[in-house]
Amino acid sequence: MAVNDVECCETFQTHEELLALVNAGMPEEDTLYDLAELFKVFGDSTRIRILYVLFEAEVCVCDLAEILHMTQSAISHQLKILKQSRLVKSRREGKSVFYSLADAHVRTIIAQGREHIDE
Amino acid sequence: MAVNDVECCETFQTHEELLALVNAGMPEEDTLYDLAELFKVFGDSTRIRILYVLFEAEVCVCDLAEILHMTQSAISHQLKILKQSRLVKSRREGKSVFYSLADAHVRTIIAQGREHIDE
DNA sequence: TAAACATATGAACAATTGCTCATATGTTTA
DNA sequence: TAAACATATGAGCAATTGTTCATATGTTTA
Repeated sequence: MAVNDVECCETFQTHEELLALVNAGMPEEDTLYDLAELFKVFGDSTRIRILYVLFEAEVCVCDLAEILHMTQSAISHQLKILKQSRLVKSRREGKSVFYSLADAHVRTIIAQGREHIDE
Repeated sequence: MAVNDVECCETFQTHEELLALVNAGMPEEDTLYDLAELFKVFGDSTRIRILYVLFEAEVCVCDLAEILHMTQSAISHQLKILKQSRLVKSRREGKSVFYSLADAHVRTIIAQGREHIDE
């Protein structure tokens, strides 16, 4: 049974028309998954706070932990997630590892989020 | 013991300087929470798919369920979450309820997300 | 008013997630 | 080389989350 043979409220004269529009704009399955995974990373206030610190400077793990009043382990786990999403990058300098923002989208995305909640 | 009396790697000559910068830019606790809550909403591929459908048209619940091959209940639960975040709005017309995008930030945020994962 | 249709919602369950604790890895220094 | 320091990571646990199922609410129509 095709998707457009429907029993439901049948709002559109042509479901085919809507389906064509939707299918044209809908990203691939993989892209949808990646998008959701990306936003999940922003969906935790600890990671948001880490990003806000990195807005100001390149910071090492122990400083991040201290600034945010959290354990080194907790911060390290979250940095791993941020790095896997390519939102931050790291650089080792002696015993310390310094983290910084990986690209400009981070700022834009968070700025848009703030605009939304502030309106 | 003050936050800036630290035992840790002491990268910054003046932790105070960094702390001042961070504190200046860091949003309120409530804002951080709201931001994370907002991005959590984007962090699910079903909700992303719903938003992509609404990019094209105002659509009723049963059509959304059909287009996305999901149950009416599942869609309805997700629409509630999207509505609570003021990402979509609804309008009743007879037995049907039509949903549409609530504001322009939705498009911008998703567009920035796609740019990030495509790069 | 009763039946049919469209949507909303609460409970329950499996799956995911963020933190802690213990410990491993990597680097410097005595 | 051994000890100290900085970071990373795996296991475990409580909390959160997305779906299903059953059912309630709201609207139209026979």
